[in-house]
Amino acid sequence: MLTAVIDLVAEKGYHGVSTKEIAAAAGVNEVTLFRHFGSKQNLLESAFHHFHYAEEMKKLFREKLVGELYDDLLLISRTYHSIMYRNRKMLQIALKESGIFSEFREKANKHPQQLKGMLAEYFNTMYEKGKLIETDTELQALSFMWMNYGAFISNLHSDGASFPSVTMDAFIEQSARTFTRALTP
Amino acid sequence: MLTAVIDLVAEKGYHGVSTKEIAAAAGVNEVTLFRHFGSKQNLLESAFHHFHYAEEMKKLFREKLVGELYDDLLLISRTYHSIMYRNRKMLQIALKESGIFSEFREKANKHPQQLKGMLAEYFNTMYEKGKLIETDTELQALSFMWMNYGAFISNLHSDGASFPSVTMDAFIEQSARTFTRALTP
DNA sequence: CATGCATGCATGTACTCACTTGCATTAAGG
DNA sequence: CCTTAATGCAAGTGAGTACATGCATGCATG
Repeated sequence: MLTAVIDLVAEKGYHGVSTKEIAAAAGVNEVTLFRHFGSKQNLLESAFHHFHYAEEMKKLFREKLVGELYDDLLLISRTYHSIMYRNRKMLQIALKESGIFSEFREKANKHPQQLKGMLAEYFNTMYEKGKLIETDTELQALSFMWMNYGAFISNLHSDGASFPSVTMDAFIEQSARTFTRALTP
Repeated sequence: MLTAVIDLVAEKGYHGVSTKEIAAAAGVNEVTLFRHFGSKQNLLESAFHHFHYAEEMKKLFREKLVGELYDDLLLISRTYHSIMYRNRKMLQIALKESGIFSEFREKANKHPQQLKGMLAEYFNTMYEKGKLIETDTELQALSFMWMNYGAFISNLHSDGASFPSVTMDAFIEQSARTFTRALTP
């Protein structure tokens, strides 16, 4: 039921899908859905809270970085896209229903804010090691994040049909090279 | 009526707003809305077709660029964000209802594809002038576009409350500097 | 075997939705 | 002045919505 409501709401929107549809997609009767969750809104919120997307990134910044700009940016970018893709349905819902459930928007905002913070801090330590030019690390972190965010959103719709000639992996490598060349002293 | 339906659908989604609400917001009776457009869907499509967002960019690439990477990227970026902001309601609708009206998604996809093409071509001529390193210009164009796209989408929701410390203008200048340093021989 | 619990099914309720119809009012143009 | 067209208002249509209720069925545990 939880995966059914996530799938359907991500595709058609909260008001675009009925409880009957959700129950049918989950293979249960509509009434058991209400016996479990009480209301349609509660069902969606329950499903939304059963997911998470943050811990893996924190661990990466704590343990996996090697101090080489290109390698680290590549790893961060790859991890970012794999996490975002795994949670793409959730993010689609947060995008579509942010005007209706402000709760979703807040949760979806925390993640990039944390990532920006960790990335800026990483840039700061790299600067202290003499491996980064003097620059506004917060802005550079945001730029790198937004570049990957834009790529992700763009590939979310129509399953990559918008730019068929370009593979995501080639973009990730190229963009890591670009930022490395721009930020290396 | 056209602006009313755009505003409301952008905020609450197509199924989240009723024809009665739209008519009330437009200051007319619900029935005159049906006499003009016949159906709710036709009303939204009519409103959507009364807008455009492409010509200004084409003109910029034809006439305004000076051949200096930083100045040109800055101008492109600023123009991009002003166009996107002016049409943000339309883009929100295309984002939210892409699963329902495939027509909207197609129209919203044409614009970035054209922009990518023009930007890649600009990079090519800059390379021939010896003002750009040897690189995959298509990928670089995509990266620059996606960076600005991600920034735009991020500021679309909650009216900039997600990253209050950073102004859009500072980001634009910094990102243009970053790409200039990365791509200058 | 008996009890309890989860589920399916049919039906019902109160409401909203997109959309229609008939009629009265207004205002502009020949 | 009279016609025509656009609009408002009241009422209604049929479908679909979230959600509730009563009852029968199965299934596991005591």
